[in-house]
Amino acid sequence: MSRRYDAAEIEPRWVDRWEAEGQYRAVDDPADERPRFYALDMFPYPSGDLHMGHAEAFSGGDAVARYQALRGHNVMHPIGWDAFGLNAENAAIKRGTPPAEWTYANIEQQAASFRRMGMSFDWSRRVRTCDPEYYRWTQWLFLRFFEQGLAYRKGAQVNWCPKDQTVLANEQVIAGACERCGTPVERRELTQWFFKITDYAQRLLDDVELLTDWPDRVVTMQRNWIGRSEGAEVTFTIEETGEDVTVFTTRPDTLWGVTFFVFAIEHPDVQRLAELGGTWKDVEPLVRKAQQTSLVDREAADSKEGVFLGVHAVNPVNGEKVPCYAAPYVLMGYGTGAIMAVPAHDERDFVFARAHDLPVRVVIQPDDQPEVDGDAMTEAMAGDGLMVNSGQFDGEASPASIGKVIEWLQAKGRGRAAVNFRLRDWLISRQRYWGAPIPIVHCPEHGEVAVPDDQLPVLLPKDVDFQPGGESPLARHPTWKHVQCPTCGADATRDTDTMDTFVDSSWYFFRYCSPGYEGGPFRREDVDRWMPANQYTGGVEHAILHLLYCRFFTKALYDMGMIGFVEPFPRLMNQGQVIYGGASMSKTKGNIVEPMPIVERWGADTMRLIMLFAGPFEDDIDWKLIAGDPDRRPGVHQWLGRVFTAVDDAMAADATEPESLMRLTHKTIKGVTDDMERFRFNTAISKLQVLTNAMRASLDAGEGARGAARALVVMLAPLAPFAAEELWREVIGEGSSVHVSSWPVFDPALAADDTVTMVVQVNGRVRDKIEVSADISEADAEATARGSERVARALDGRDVAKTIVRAPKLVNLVVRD
RNA sequence: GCGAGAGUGGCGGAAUUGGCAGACGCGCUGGACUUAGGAUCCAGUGCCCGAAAGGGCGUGGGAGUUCAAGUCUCCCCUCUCGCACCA
Repeated sequence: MSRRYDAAEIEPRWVDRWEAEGQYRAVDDPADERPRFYALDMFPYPSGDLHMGHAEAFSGGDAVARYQALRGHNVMHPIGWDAFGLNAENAAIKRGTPPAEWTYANIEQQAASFRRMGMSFDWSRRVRTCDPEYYRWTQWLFLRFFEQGLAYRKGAQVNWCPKDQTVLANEQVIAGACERCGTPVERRELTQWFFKITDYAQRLLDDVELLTDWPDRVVTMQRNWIGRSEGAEVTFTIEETGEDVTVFTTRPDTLWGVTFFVFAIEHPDVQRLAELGGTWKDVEPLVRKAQQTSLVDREAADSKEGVFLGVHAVNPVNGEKVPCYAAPYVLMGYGTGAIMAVPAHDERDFVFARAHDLPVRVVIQPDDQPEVDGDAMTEAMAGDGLMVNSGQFDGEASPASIGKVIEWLQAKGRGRAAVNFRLRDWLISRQRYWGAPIPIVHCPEHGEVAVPDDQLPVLLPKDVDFQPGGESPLARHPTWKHVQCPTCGADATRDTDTMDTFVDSSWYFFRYCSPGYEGGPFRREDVDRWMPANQYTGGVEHAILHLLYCRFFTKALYDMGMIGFVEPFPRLMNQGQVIYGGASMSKTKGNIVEPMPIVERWGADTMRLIMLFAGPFEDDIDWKLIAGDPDRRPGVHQWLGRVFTAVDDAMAADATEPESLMRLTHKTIKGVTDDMERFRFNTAISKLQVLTNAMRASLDAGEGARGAARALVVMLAPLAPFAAEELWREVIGEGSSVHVSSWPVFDPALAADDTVTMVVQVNGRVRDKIEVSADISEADAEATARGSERVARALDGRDVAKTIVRAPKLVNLVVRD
């Protein structure tokens, strides 16, 4: 009688049928009146087959897409691959095969796995960023940025491996050495391409307000990354040369406490000033050391290190002469690369001052502390207080006085209010092969010349030597870079850098809206129709860079009139990571668990349910804790088996459905709907399990359960799409797919309880639980409570001093002793 | 150091507004059944005392507010994540 649940038989059958029926194609007919829903998942990087992180992310993303379709939306749920990048190139180097071969093989593997998992993707919109028809438009967008002055070249410090003769990303520098050959990494000044994201710093910060459904921590990370600080620019003068040097400070109110001045080691004036001051022989070793230190290690520099330059800076507020130093604790990349040092009120300056025996002068007296002598201090005082030793500002309350000080500086022409951002321009040049070539030609006559749009894409050559060493593969190619200048026809050379893969992934969600479009990267009307995306799902590892770059692109394209909105994803959901034993899975630890073996053994539905039932979607899943014995049948698989027999039995039973089951069904619909809206897949599944158990009990008692069965199957559809489809069409006998049916509707009257368990407390302790009508009056509730024998026993004859009645949930009888 | 978040049974986790702590599932214990299977089904399962009825304790620790605290306030401890010389 009961149907046996056999995922291996059921699932592949539906994969083929769904594909044939084409039910996951987004409908782009303007006549379709259903509201649109763009369910966007972060596209994967094809570095092998799908891993557990993908399984978790896409189980959730697919549940959202399917749920929204059942809710009556015209859903677009596309998929693609972020297919350029270093991994492919490194794999190619290791295997001796071209990066394209490895990449496309992995894409096919992942695509096959996604199909087997039954993901509801609209395959007709697939993108692969390494396809020439995709990177053609990446290049086209680069040229638009170039025209707008948003793409430019300048010198930059990069990590350089002297043996491999190549630039390294920060991630490729391990303990100051090249990850491939172990050679100590140096710093080099190279001319590189940048995107001018700093032009958008303020808007990227302000528009955080529009990100209504982003996790707080991601918003915070973006804010911190942009790093806005308000303060002032103040101009000092070098006494020996009379030249001006400007610093940025957030504390102009401490100007009177400046006792020395510090340049970053890399500051362009350091060598000249040191030579002038006669100290270059002392300064040079420090400069040399800094050059030989990787950018990564540079950040861990000793905060006490530094050398006197032999020159002095004149403080504009009081004309005092203070010594100038060069020290690695001052960063060239922030502010102006030079600082005024106030050791009494800045911790870093304090440490340096003590190490170099420099004076410490208190200029802010904290309200709640006795007067402190600078020489006796053990740490800097950064707090509020009254300005002292500060000329006409003595007695002003800090930090409220900052504005006044700035005004005064401005009047003197020695300073002005200023805002500084931590955000740097985006370095997009990569001296690598496997990326989109930068579509620029360098002409001896005309400089940087854009490749004309009609000559795009600038194709990657196939016959390349991508082994490490020497110049980058494109630069080394014998013929590729030699072209004529598009402007004058003279002999010229192509730019041999490729773009950072984050450029490719900053606009793929626009391309999904206009698949195959040949007139541009996308049609404005398509993008404006589908976007902003209704939901973006992906890993929190992209909290800063990817999401910030996408936001930047969107604003830049808006400014160019190419789209009609400024934020691409107002709703963001981060799934947790899948880890093992508290640590990330990795080959070296040998703790990798893969989803496809689980799919093959227990089915895709079971794999999905394991991920979704393990806990809240945004929490990490520790596989070691949830998995148990790998040969043991997973609990969710057992549940699916019980669902099969329950639905089967329900359809076979003729008896009418009891009211209690109907009520539970409506209550479940209400609760699961709410859970699905909030990504509470784990509690949604738990509620469906409760309903399954109630169906079983009803059927075992000889009563019906058909209504419950139908509702259960539809609600199961987003979470376990194969099992739901099999039950819907083969057991319930519906003619079309459960995935094009509609989400059940609950009757609020039935979803509400008619009876409630009323808790009766004595002195706040539960003494009895009584089943009462949900609309019981306060008086009846109290009377019922007092009528309880258990309550009477607990009262033990004592008088009730106070009664709290919260009908129908609770009565508390308070006895004062 | 700064910022954000979290501590609940043996385990994963439930518990919109303060109102039955531990839903649901795993595991475990006992039993039934058998076509001995990836079984299935039934009962039990926070801790302590007790044969039971019942009672006491219990959400990292300590105070507080309240008739009532996992939930609110203060202090402390631990862990996770992010940033980390940002002037």
